[in-house]
Amino acid sequence: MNVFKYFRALLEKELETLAASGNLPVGLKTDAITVEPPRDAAHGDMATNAALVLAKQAAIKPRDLATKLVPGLLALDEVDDVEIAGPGFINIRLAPSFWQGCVSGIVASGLSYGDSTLGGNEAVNVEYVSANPTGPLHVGHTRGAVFGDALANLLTKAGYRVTKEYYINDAGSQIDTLARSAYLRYCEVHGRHIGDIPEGLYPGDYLIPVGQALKEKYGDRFLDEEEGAWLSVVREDATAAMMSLIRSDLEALGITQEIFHSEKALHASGEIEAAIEDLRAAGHIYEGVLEPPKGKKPDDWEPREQTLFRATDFGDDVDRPLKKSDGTYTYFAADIAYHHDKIKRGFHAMIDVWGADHGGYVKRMQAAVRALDDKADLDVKLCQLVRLFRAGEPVKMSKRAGTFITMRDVVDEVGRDVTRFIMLTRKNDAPLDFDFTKVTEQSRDNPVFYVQYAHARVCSVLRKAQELFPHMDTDDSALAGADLSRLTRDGELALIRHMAAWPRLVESAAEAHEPHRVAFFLYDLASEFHTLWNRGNDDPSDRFLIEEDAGLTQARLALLRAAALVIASGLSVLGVVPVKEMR
RNA sequence: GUCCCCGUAGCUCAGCAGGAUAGAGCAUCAGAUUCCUAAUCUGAGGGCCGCAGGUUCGAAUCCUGCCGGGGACACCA
Repeated sequence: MNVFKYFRALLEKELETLAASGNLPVGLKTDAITVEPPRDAAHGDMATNAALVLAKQAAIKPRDLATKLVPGLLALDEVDDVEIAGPGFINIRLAPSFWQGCVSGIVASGLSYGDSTLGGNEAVNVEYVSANPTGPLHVGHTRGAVFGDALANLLTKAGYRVTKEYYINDAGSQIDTLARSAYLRYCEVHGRHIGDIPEGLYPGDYLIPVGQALKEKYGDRFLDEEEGAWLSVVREDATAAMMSLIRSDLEALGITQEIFHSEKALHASGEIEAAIEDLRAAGHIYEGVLEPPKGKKPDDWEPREQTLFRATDFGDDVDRPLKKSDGTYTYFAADIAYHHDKIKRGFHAMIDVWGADHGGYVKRMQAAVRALDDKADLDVKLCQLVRLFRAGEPVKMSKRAGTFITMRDVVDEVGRDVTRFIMLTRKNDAPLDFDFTKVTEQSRDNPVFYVQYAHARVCSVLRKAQELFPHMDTDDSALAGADLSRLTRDGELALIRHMAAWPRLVESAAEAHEPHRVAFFLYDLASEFHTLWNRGNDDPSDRFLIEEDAGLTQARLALLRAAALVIASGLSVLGVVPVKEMR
């Protein structure tokens, strides 16, 4: 339950009551009303701007309007105190019993705590990674992969029906390059001297096994043959090999996408023509000549009549070509067909996760989606660069020298969970520094550790509790039913308030398509927890396990269990497994 | 030349679809350990939220224009 939504609903009811009794005008617009946690805890547990927002419509001064609302709010069982503050905020202080009840609610819900019905089971398509199948995934892909996957989890938790997809760019000229590179390795495993890999081909060792496999499958059949004899065969096999490499890389990160859609298949099936015909029928296609780009003019610019999509009618800066000079379709045309396909499969909400270097492509794709279906909406999330460091020193990478760092390298060195968490410690559109040394450090500076440590500490206390109280029932149903009125310390209530905000955070992060907020939330929650833990250092009566008071201990264990569940629930959105002890 | 992203403490960054006195971590300084893991915690200093206008009860947040940094700009993918 989102407690803020709950109280907002109660507030609306009160407004209706006041309107019915003639104390307020009827039909006030309440959209702008918010009920949210105040920044300053001194302002109570919840604050609403209702009086400020309604004052003008109701023609009543904000503070006077607030005064009308107070008695009704004060009459609620959950409310302890209400005060009017500043220009007309209403600050609400809730009864401790309300917060205490939250704890048993959390423990009873377990990992599903925070699940929301916000999405109303709406279908959402999340497309991410979609790297060219020409080699293993590198660090840059890792960020997009983790981001997309966490976003999918987040949307699922928020009540959307999510489909995760990968668009295989297997139709372009880079696939020919892949095939030629693999062919070279094929010659090599036949004992031919290939020397240095020529400029323009892929030099990576990962193609050697592909050459080997080609040899095993085809023997020497293609040796000394013209390209025409082997290109399409090798292209097919090499692409398949690369896709299985990529899929196993993704698996190492714990990522599984349901749909892998091939660009090549779009060309073969006639879906591109179909999509373009749809657009043409709607009047969005024409034959025309583009103006040369201002400023930087390409050397080989020549005016040429092309098949163009009227992207400018849908917010783009120029109209976009759908066919190349050789008559084949552009990448954009195929991508239109792909999104056309998504729409036909019933998706109105689509999210694409791209690298920031594709920023220039966003407007045209959104324009195309809008042109295809005015009910469809495409959000594009751009992921900025990952800068690698080791002990503060930048890690030098060179594709030519073959020293680029792959996703596999990162996961092998620091582990899946660390990789995933760290990739979400920045907003997607901000660059991210990834320091191999720092991310495995055990300090507050390292958010993964800090959050995991909090979870491990809870598990440690629960283990200790069983030693100290062998007869105490510490399973979840017992803890949920404990007498929680014993939870009265400030730090305990602060922790509960934080946990109570989890459902709200899930909803707002899901609406904004920003999974990094979950990572920050967990860090703050962990901080709240560690603070409470350390109170016990100053005052033994503040420890969780009080030997002479089993009832109090059980209440505190329920609190800790709730904290661990919220952490685990948040980590599961990030795709990270909570640990029971630190090693 | 056009478009997109960014500009918040010395450094790295949050800031919740406009709210009250702008927050963390690191670094600096001062403290806490007979103890469930001190791998942690407490406190202090540190800010024209790039600049200038606008919108309104109220702006770091929305709009416009500048300045600075990054990225992208017919037919590649």
